[in-house]
Formats: sequence, C-alpha cells, structure tokens
Amino acid sequence: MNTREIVMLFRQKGLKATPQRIAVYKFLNENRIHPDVETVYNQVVKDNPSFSKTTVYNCLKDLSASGLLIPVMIDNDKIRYDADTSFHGHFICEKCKKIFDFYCADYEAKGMDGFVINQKDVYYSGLCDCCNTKNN
Amino acid sequence: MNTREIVMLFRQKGLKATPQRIAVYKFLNENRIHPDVETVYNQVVKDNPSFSKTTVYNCLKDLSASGLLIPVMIDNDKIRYDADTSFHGHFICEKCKKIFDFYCADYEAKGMDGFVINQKDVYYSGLCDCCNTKNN
DNA sequence: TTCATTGCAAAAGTTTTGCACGTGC
DNA sequence: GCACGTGCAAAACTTTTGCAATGAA
Repeated sequence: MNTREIVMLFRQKGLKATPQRIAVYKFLNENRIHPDVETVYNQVVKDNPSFSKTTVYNCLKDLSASGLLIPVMIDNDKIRYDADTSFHGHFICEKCKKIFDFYCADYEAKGMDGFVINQKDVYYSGLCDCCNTKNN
Repeated sequence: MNTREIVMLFRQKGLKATPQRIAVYKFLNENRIHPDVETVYNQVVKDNPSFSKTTVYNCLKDLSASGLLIPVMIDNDKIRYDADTSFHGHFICEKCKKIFDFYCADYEAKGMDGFVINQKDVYYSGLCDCCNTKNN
C-alpha cells in the first residue's frame, strides 16, 4: 500500500493525513510483527527524527479508534498493534514473547441477547514450536 | 467453600495457607465480580487492616500460578482475577466496564502444530444489554 | 528452626495529560 | 484561517523489587 492509497484510506475514515500517521500505519501494514509502541517509535523515528513518542501513542490510538488497527492486549505489560483487522486469533509464546497469528472459525456467543459485540479477541498462550523443541 | 477446605486446597497445590492468601481466595471465590487488585485489597483490608497491597499482588500472582485463579487481562490498564477456572469467555462493557461471563465452544486453532497451548482466553467487548438499552 | 511470606518504601515501566506551537485541508 | 495534530515535560498509574521482620509447618 503506497502513500497515496494510505492518504485516501485516512480520508475515508475522516482522519487527517499527517506524515506521522502515515509513517506509523505504513510500518504496521508492512511489518506484521505485532509491535509495541516502543518498537513502532524506534522504527519510524529512524527516518523521521523529529517524531515524538507521544505522537506515536496518539497515532496508534486514533488509527485503532477508526478501525484501521487492532490493539493486541495479550501481554499485560504493553499494548501491541496489528494492521490485520480480519478475525483471527493471537498466540503469545511465554518464553520468547513472540506473537503468532492463527486462524479459527468465528461463531456466536451464547446468552448475549441484547449485547452489542464490537470486538472479539481470542488470545492463546504457551510455547511456540521453536521454544518447545529446544525444551530448555 | 469454608476456611478448612481452602487450607486443604492450598496444601494440595503446595501453597502455604497464610491468612492473607485465604482471605484473598475466599473473597474471589465468593464474589464472582472479576475484581482488580485495588478492589480485592479494599475488601480484604476491611477485616484485616494490617494487610498490605504488595501482599495482595503476591497472593493473586501465586494463586494464579497455581491455577486457582485466572488473570483476566481484558482491560489493558489493570489485571482482573476470576476464581472460575473453567473455560468460558469474558465480555467487557465499554461503557460501564462491567465484566460478564459467557459460555462458548472452544475455538479450534489451526496451524498450531508443535505449539503447546497452556491457556486460552476469549475476550469480547462492546455494550452490555443495560448500557445498550439506555443508548446514551 | 527454617525458609517462604509479609509489609514498607522506593523504583520501574507504560500510558496519559497540559499546553504552546505547528500544520493539513 | 481554523481546528486538529504534534511535541515536550511532567504526572498518573499499575506493578515490581529490595530487604528486614514475621510466621506457617
């Protein structure tokens, strides 16, 4: 997705297309690594030394509020973000802390009559195949 | 569950039965409100003024590590705890922040060969029936 | 007695806030 | 031009840590 397409996407969502937001979204969209704020900041600041961490926080929050990013709160100590907004599960390895996407069928929750469900998060945790094989 | 039963349960898990742990577990077991640390502390300290918040943190962590409690990390800004350790989903209302249990079939994860899954959390969010009806 | 647990204070870490300045549209 | 977004510093918050004192087994 190039810059022009991102600008148009932002406009559709009523978001002003600032260089900060574009850089943050582009990084998330091209790097499906579920980065935390620190990681996003460290990456975008390389090419844009004037960017501040507060703004990265703001961008991530605004893009999430507009449905362009999903906050992944699988690891309690920090928020991660995902540009893949389709329904899928997240697995976190307790040892290496890496996050893996997995696919699972969606279905209806029971006993939720009258409830409005805006977001469904499926979080699994354990050991990834790599850490499990090393078994240490 | 009375105190004697809780003491036996702790012994089975290899946990020393301190008054602090007993009070914390009893509160969680009798009040299925998914309380955060602050709420647990405020309650148990009423009957035990000497209890400290650090110890409540320790107790909740130890009881979780032993499988007696499930940490519910649906709201990113604080950890909640649940004494119902059977598989079920959690719904948080974005408006009133209340948490509701719901029952759902297990999500079958695809492409997880070689992974060890220790914990499965299903978190939904939106508006509860009460807040939705008021629609304000 | 012994070693895990407790409690206090201080530290660590992420996220939020206030406000002047800058900028997209 | 105007409203919104940015950036800096400081504040707010939850959670963790270090360590001496206490207490369960």
